[in-house]
Amino acid sequence: MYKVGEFSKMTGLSKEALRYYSDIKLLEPVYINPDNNYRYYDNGSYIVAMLLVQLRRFDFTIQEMKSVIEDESFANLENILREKKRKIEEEIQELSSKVDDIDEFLRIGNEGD
Amino acid sequence: MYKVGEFSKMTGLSKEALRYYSDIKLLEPVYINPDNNYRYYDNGSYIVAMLLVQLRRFDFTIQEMKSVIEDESFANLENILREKKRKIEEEIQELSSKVDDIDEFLRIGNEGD
DNA sequence: ATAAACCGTGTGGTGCACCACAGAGTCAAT
DNA sequence: ATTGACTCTGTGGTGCACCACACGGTTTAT
Repeated sequence: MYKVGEFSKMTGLSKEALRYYSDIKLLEPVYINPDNNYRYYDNGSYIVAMLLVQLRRFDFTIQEMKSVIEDESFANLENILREKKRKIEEEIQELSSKVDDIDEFLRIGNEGD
Repeated sequence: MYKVGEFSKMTGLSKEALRYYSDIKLLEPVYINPDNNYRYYDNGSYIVAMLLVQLRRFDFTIQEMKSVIEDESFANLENILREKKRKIEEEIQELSSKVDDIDEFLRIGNEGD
């Protein structure tokens, strides 16, 4: 059983983030001491936390992470990942056409010289 | 001379955005009636507004737009555009590696089947 | 026993570029 | 003169995912 400080170091998630995740029920401690409200995590929490860290890298929103976590079979995870990938690729397209627009803009500017 | 409503329709910039640009001195009206504080724009304002609309499409921040506008020779515009392009290309790289990571994640997930 | 290190809650703030709204004054057309 | 459309200012809110801080209680090591 790990207290929040230790668990924060293990996972790379800040204490504030952990508290936040606890508040919104994204990653709840396995035990809360009713005397002092200290939060305790275990190795199962650690697995989940590692998954969350990955998903965060994939730009998952909190809502998306919740929908993954709440689905115990993880059946949705693959779908959401594919959808996320599609959106990222769309964004890449968007950025690419911005680059083209900038090139065009620069080209026009230099014609006037 | 155009009042804010008409100018808003001409440029596609909302009235609120125009007011904001006026406040922060990014695009100031050419005349303000001291009796009622009505803001008036002209065709020169329109040219500038069109440039701002473009720059906004290129993800310029307000600060960057200000630095472009304040530089009457527009000597900085080209430099900022090139820098902006570089950042967008970096971002594309970042997104591409995220796509790769997702693919990797999916691949590993499917190995377990 | 004491002090350092830890934990809790509640509240406000962050950044960006505006948007929304209330309340009041003003203009344009009839 | 009236009415509807326009304009002004000031203030608060938006979204996202936390971060920072004050204040107080708790634990751990010496």
